[in-house]
Amino acid sequence: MPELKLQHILTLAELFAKGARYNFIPITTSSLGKSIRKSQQAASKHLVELESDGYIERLRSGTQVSVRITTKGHAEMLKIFSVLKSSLETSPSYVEFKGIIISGMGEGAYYMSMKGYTKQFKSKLGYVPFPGTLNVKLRDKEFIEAKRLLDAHPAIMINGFSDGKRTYGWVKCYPARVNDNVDAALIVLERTHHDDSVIELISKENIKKSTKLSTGSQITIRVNVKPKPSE
Amino acid sequence: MPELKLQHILTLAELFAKGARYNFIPITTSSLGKSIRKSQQAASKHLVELESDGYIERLRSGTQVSVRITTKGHAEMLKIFSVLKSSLETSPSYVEFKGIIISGMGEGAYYMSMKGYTKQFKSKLGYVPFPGTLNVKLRDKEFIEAKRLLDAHPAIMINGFSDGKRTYGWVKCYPARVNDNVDAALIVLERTHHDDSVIELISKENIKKSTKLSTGSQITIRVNVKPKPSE
DNA sequence: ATTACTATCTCACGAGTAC
DNA sequence: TGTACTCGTGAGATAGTAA
Repeated sequence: MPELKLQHILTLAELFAKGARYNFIPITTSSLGKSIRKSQQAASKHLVELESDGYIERLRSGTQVSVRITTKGHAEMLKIFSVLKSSLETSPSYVEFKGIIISGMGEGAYYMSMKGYTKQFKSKLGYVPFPGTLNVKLRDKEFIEAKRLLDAHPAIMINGFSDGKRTYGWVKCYPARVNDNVDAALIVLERTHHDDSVIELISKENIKKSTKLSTGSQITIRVNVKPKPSE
Repeated sequence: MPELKLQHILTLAELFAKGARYNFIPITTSSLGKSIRKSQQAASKHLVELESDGYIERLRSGTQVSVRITTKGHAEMLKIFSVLKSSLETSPSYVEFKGIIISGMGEGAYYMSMKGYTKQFKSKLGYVPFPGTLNVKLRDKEFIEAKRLLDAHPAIMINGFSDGKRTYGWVKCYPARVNDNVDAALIVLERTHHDDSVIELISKENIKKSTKLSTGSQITIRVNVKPKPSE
């Protein structure tokens, strides 16, 4: 744990940015105050405290004051930096769903087996899914919430089509992994007959068979998301 | 500039470390309090504030509370991270000396030209220095202070020797660059006849000639130091 | 112009506690 | 067990000002 006071982080960072690591850099407390968006008095206090804590050294030449960061100050910044770095890096980049299988593989087979869909599955997913979809009832609110997150992330888009009699809606596919074992795709249908608490999966394989699971079994689905969501 | 309150940084980092970026992670305020070395009440308040500022989302399932970091929260952490990163990276890794030339190249020539030294210069520096040393009177206290910094950094060591009559002290060499132009070495002598405010330089070339400077001229010397001083 | 003291204010924190 | 309120304390900020 860093012992550097949190309030001093930006001040020290500013001194680093000004090049004060190995050389004494002349600085005024009012300019420093502006940089850290605090008052001149606050900047002055920060310097006094940073010095008495051994994070910086100060040198006065008449009216001029120069500041240099000590090895201890540098080490402390690196410590905080690495704490943040590892927090951000450790962060897994997938959305997880947990629930129970609520249906056999038969339902949805009709729609998903239509040529208008299968042609696109073949070219965009690389395979024609096993006939039918696997429906999973999500266990908790948090997993229902997680579905919203997917909207913000890129999906493989299967376009809707018409066969002359009626139209069929689009299907969004999110490549996923079932029980850390079987590759599949979580699908979001433009027109679904399920409520929010159910997700549907397709796969090249028969998921129930591959995972040796049956209706009522606990199941975990992971959908990878981009590690860089914005910036 | 980050708008996230500094006090919340470690709390958010802890949530990241717990994997709360894309999934709701169950957490108690008392365990969170321990992690950030604050009280349960403080942790609770942090969560309330982080939520109302839009950095996290919370979900209650009865007694259980789960937390997820929002895109805004992630972006804010990345912002702070990059501020620290660039401060640390921008930091130049050299020690700078400024002063004026106070002597010709003749002095010191006798000692530095002795075979006991020149042989080592040749093998350890790669050249036999131009006869004599260039003496520079440092302009300010800060540069005299900077000499102390060098002690903590690795030098090329030229060992002392004896010619039977007397002994000659060691010489520490720090590769340096004069006026961003001429390669040289700042030397620290075991036995010097100069006071603290003077540094001595040797070079393959005649520095005054190469830099077209003379006694009284302003001169800048840079000595590179390792970018990673500790950890 | 500086730095940094004193006084004052705000708000972050922890204690106690309701739910 | 939990969370999160109120309240008292003190750290950290600013304003005013001395040197």
